[in-house]
Amino acid sequence: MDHHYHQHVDFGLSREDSIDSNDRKGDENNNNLDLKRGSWTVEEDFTLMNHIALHGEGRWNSLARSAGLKRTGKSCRLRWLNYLRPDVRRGNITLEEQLLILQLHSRWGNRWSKIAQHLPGRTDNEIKNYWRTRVQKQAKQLKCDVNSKEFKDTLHYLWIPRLVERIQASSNSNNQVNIQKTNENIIINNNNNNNIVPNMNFTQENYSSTTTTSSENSTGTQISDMSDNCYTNYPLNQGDYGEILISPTGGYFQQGDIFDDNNHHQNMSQLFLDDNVCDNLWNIDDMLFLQQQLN
DNA sequence: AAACAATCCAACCGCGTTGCG
DNA sequence: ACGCAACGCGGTTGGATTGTT
Repeated sequence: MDHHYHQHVDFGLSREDSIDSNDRKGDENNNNLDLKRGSWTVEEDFTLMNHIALHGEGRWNSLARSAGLKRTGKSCRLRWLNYLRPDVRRGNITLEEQLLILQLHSRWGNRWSKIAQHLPGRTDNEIKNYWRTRVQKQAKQLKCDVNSKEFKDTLHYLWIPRLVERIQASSNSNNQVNIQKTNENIIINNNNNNNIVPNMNFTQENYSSTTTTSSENSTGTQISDMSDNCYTNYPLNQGDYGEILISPTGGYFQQGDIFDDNNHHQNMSQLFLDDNVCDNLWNIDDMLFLQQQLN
């Protein structure tokens, strides 16, 4: 059984026992004392899925009532969108998805829903959790603020290039992914029909993302609105990311450069020899790779 | 083996936005 | 044009799990 059900407990009043004021106003028929909260049970999931299969989704407050669920509409909506929806994908965020998240976050910031729209099957909640647990953790270990220019530079001149390297290595070994690089673009074509992995086209001017699935009804999306781009737009300049890493051109970063929490320059080679700065985002291969480059 | 700490992530909350009568 | 109900987003919480001492 899925581990999520293991943690089912009756929270009782452990969480603040209040209902969203807006929702309370709009949900006078609910008896708030009867509303359940906390983890969902198998029976509740079944009830919700069955009801949506029969009647469709939407109008969540009345749906919750007519389904006989002692939950807020909000809770039902969240459970459906983040967990029960048939096309939702959870866990095992691929390298390609990591790359896309980093790229889109640098462009849009914490616009989780907007970012999620370009990762088929991924929810904003999962991407947000990924960012907080992996990316912010990395920043913490490097002792810099996740929003600092230093960390953003680290992402774009070290982390992202390494991700691209790993995607390339993967594509060389199993021919699933084809990466084309130009002076302005990185184009990732996923040829594996068994997985839902977005095809990506990173461009300095815009992004496009299309989904390839095993079926023929692939969907396509375009990211073209740059009007709300208030974040640093890192150009994918001067060709190969690997070359940037080995001999940066046009930038002021040297191989292994990073800043400490006092904004003092220090070298990444020291940080990455420190076991404390090892993380699953930087796997063993990454560590060896970096050390090779730094020697 | 036990106690404690760190991490993960599902579920929650508040609030801004949207849609409709 | 207005008010209300519902929706959706981003931030936060806290219990379970995993790691460390």
